[in-house]
Amino acid sequence: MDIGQESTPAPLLPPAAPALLSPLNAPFLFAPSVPSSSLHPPLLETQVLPDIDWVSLLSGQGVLAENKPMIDSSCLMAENEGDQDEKGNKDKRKGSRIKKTSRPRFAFQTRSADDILDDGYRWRKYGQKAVKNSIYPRSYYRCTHHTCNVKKQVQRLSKDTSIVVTTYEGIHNHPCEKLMETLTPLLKQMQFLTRF
DNA sequence: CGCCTTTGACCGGCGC
DNA sequence: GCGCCGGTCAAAGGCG
Repeated sequence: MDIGQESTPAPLLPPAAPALLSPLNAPFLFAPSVPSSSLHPPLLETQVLPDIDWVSLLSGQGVLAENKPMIDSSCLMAENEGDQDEKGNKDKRKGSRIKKTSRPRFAFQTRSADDILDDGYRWRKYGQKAVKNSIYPRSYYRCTHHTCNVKKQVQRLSKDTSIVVTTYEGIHNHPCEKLMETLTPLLKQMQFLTRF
């Protein structure tokens, strides 16, 4: 089962996580793109749980408690997903599920008291659903950038209530706002200093 | 006023 | 065909 990662360029996402824990290959590490102070310490701690079916999670199949396949309708997107506008009506919603395309999906878990970790991007919550075999609901977020179609799901583990599983779907096509905010004055200062 | 969350309704896929 | 389930929409309301 292909999670789409192999056929795509080096992903920028998720920028937030201190480390991405790939279940398939060697752990895919990436540097935090936001200052550590803007994350959610002191409880933030990324780790792998042995009882997570990561392969299923990343390939859009059932996640935690059962092996039963799960439909990943979020992967049923039009091919030019990046160009879709967001003002769809119900008819358009039907039309947007024409074709299955594989999108890069990344999942990681954090030990945190907060469900939402600040990854530097702006997200709009568009849904929340109670899921089977979990006492906690799953929340659905979409990147608020108008040209960006990245989504993420956030769910707290019922087995270990201190752990939050975050699944990113897609790749941001714009820079991280908070990162730019942080780096811009730094870059300006560097430019100033290098003039001498 | 703009942006966000909440929440019930709706949709499509799957299993029986 | 029907029911279940996960995912999405969009109206309504809250907040700064």
